[in-house]
Amino acid sequence: MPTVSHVQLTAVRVVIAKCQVDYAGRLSAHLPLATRVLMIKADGSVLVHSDGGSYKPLNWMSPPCTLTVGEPSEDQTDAGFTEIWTVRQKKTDDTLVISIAEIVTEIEHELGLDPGLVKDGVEAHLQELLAEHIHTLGDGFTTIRREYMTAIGPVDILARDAAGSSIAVEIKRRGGIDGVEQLTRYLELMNRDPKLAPVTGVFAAQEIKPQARTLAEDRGIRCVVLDYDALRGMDDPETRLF
Amino acid sequence: MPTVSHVQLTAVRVVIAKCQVDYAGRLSAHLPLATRVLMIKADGSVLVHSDGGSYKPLNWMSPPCTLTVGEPSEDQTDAGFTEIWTVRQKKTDDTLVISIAEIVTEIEHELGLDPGLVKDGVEAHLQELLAEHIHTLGDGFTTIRREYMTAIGPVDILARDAAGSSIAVEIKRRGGIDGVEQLTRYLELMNRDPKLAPVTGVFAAQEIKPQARTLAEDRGIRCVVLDYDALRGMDDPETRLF
DNA sequence: GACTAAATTTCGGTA
DNA sequence: TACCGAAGTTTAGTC
Repeated sequence: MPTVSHVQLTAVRVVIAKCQVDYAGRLSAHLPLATRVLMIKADGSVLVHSDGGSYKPLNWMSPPCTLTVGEPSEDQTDAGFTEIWTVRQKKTDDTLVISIAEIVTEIEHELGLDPGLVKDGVEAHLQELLAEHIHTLGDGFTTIRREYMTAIGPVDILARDAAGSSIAVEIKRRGGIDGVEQLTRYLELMNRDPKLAPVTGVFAAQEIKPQARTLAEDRGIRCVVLDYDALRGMDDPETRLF
Repeated sequence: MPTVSHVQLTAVRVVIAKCQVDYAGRLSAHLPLATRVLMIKADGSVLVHSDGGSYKPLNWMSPPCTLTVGEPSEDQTDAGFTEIWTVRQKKTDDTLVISIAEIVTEIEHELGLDPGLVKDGVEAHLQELLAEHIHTLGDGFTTIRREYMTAIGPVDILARDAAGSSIAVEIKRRGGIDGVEQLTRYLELMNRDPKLAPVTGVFAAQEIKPQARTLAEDRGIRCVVLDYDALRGMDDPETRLF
C-alpha cells in the first residue's frame, strides 16, 4: 500500500514535468505521456497546459478540490512513474490523476489576494451609449427605460418612436439566433400588455450573423449594426469632428 | 527612446512577477500592480494567472501574436517598472501590455508537440446510446436517422412511435431554455413538410431545468431525463443485470 | 441557492 | 474559411 501525503498549499506552484493525465468525471479523458506545465493554485485547483493553444488547459480540476501525492504501485514504478498525483473534487467526485514520470523543473511562490480586474466596453457600455443616443435608430426616438423589467427578464432598452409606439431593443455584441429568440419572447409577452402594445423589436449588435438576421426579419424584427466607436465618438466631445 | 528586443520562443516560459496589466482590444481591461503568474507559450500566446479561481486567466492574449520586451520610459522607471512587455495580436490589433515591476522567479523548458486529448462521454455518445435504445422513450419507437438534416440544422434524432408518427428528439447534457427553443425551431420547420408532419418533440437531457421543462411542456414537448449510466449499462452486456 | 445570460468565450465539425 | 453549436464551458448578476 503506497504511503500518501496530503498537500496544503498557500502558494502557487508551477511544475514542468513529463506526465500522463487521466480525468474521470462528467466525461472521461486521457492524455498520453508527454512534457507539460502543471500549475497548482493556492485553492488546490490544478491546470495542465501544453505550450500551445489558447488559454484553456488540456485538462484541469476546478476548486474546491484537494491534491494528494502518492507513491506509485509496483506496476506504475515499472512503467517509469515516480509520483501519482490525485486531485479530487469535493462535491462532484470528479477525479484527475496525474502520473509523474519526471519532474523537469519547478517554481513556487506566495501570491496573495489579487486586486481583481477592471473592465470597460462590454455589452453594458454599449447599452448605455445606445440608450443615450437612441435617435441613431430613427428621428424622434426617445428612451423610456434601460433594463425594463418584464416577468421573464429585463428588456435592454424600451423606447418610443416618433409616432409614440413602443420599441423593444435587444443589444448584443455578437448577434446570433439566441438573441433573436430572446427578443421574440419579450415581444410576445409585451404585446399582451395593452398599455404597451403594439411593441416592435429592434435587434442591435456590433455584428449580426446571417441566420440571425434572416430569422429576425422573418419575424418583423429590424436589425441594426452598431458602430461602437461612432457611438463613443458622439459621446465624447473631444473626439467629435466639426 | 527605449530599446526593444523581439522575443522568439520555442519553449514555454513561466514567470512569477510583480506586474500591472493593461488590455485594449474588444474591450479595455486593467489589472493593478500585484504578483502574478505569467505563462508565455511557444506560439507567443500569453496567460496572466492569479493563484485562485478556475482555469480562466485574469487576462491573456490568444495566438497568433508576438511578444516584444521594451525598456520603460522615464516615468515608468520612476513608477518602479523595470520592463515593459507588449503582446500584440497580428490580425485584430488587440494589445496586452504587461508592466513588470519585479521578476520573482521563472522557469523555461522546451515541451514539444502534445499528443493531444482523448475524450469519451460527451453529447455525441449520449446521442449514440439513445438512438440505439430509442425504445426507452416508448414501446415500438424506432430510430430513423441520427443528425437528420434540416434547412436550419441537424435534428439530433428523428424517430417514429408505434403509430408511425414522426418524433424529433433534441438531446442535451443540461437541458435549458436554449435547447427548448432549438427544438421548437426544428419542429416548426418539420411540421411544414407534409412527408413528416405531424412531428412531435421530445426534449431529452441528463438534467432538465425547471423553467425549461415548463416552457417545453407548455409547447407540447415531452421531457425525458436520461440516465447515462443506465443507457451505457444496456449497451454493455458485461454490466447488464440478469 | 437556483437560474439566466454574457464571454476578449474556446473548440470542433461542416458546408 | 465562415458559420454553427457544444463545452468537464466559466463567470457575473439577478431573483
